[in-house]
Amino acid sequence: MIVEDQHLMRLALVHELQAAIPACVVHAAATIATALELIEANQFALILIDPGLPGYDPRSEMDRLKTISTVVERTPAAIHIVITGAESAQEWEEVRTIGVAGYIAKNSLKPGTMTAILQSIADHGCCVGLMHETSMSPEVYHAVLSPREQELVQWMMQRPANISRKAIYDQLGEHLNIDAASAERYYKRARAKLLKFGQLPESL
Amino acid sequence: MIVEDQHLMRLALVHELQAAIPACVVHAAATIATALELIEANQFALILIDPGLPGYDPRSEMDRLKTISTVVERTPAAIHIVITGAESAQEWEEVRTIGVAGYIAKNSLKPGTMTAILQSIADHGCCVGLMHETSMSPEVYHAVLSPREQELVQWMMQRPANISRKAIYDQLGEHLNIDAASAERYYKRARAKLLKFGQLPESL
DNA sequence: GACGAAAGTGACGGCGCTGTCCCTATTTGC
DNA sequence: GCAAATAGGGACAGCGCCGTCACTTTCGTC
Repeated sequence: MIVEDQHLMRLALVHELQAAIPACVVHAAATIATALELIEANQFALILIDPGLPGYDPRSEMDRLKTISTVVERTPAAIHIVITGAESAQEWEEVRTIGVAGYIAKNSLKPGTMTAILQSIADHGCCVGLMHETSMSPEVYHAVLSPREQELVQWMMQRPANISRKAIYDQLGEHLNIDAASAERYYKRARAKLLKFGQLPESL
Repeated sequence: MIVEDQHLMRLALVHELQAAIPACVVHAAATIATALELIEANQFALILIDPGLPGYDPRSEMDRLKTISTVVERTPAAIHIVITGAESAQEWEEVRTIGVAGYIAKNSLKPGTMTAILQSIADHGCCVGLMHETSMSPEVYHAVLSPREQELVQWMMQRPANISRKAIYDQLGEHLNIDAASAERYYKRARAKLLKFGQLPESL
């Protein structure tokens, strides 16, 4: 079950969870009230919860903890992971004592990370992901490109000047489990598309 | 350009924007520093910005406004929309005076809403979306279903007892621009899949 | 008993994304 | 100059999703 008030984030969490756990059933609630309804009707194995729900003051540590403990108390059989936009090491210590297994900052939650989180909980019993201040490089998204093409372009734009494109193709081939030649083909198709639509960045 | 620190939300916003504006190019930044880099290198027509960035205190109204005004001042040609997780009517009044056209709560931002937001700004010059306390009904997502099938199941589960399924098929056909008969087949295929995987909810 | 609503099954063409294979110019570097 | 890297194009099969069409059976109700 996922308890998260922001529609888009809830959707994203559903997808992350489905990507991490094949053939699973995910229930989602936007409010505590809805979550409690679901808890009474179902047995959940895993619960993601964001303590910043409407109706409660997200600045109040008490409200946040109450939200979490309310859910945790009623689902003793489930594994609980807190997904928060305003994380603090202290809060993690507190929720840990009431039985929460994971504490993840929304900041540090990237696409595909869910698998690692669940694995970590399975191995060590808990998982913490506080904020990464990694000063991300800028991202560019072109609507005319398919996801694969988009990914190829992203990689290629980050290529240091002294590395040959061929080397990138090899890296990508290994990373995506495809032929380096196919990676080359993708990049070329992507480039052709961008050229066609006049969206070609200078960094080519 | 999108300025948003949470990876998943940033991704979701990119998709929303691409869905609303065909064949567009979207740049995304996770920090103010990255955003300012992008501003110096590009001319943007539309900027979505979340004031709750790392390095600033999201509780401090001053930090939030500074984040916004920093970006707005340097991009006078762009339309600015604030996307915030902690909205307040007062903050909207303040950012409005410095030239922000839209103020949308993450709470009220649903998949597909971006088109309406942009349309509203085009028509009236501004758009406000504060929190909807609509006490959403619970959602269920089955990984084995395709998006269409998922949607059909969702609709069917919300069916009041006194409405025939046939009526739902008609509604759906109209809503999705497909044959009511096709909607029927989708539902049946979805049901067959759930049955096969033992994931059939009682509400069938 | 007849009729319609609902359930269950099978099949088809179209489309886009993916991954592969092949062929040809042009440029770059040694 | 020659070889490797780069740029550009065309074609193909596989797969999943989408939308459509057709057929059978069961159930409830009038």
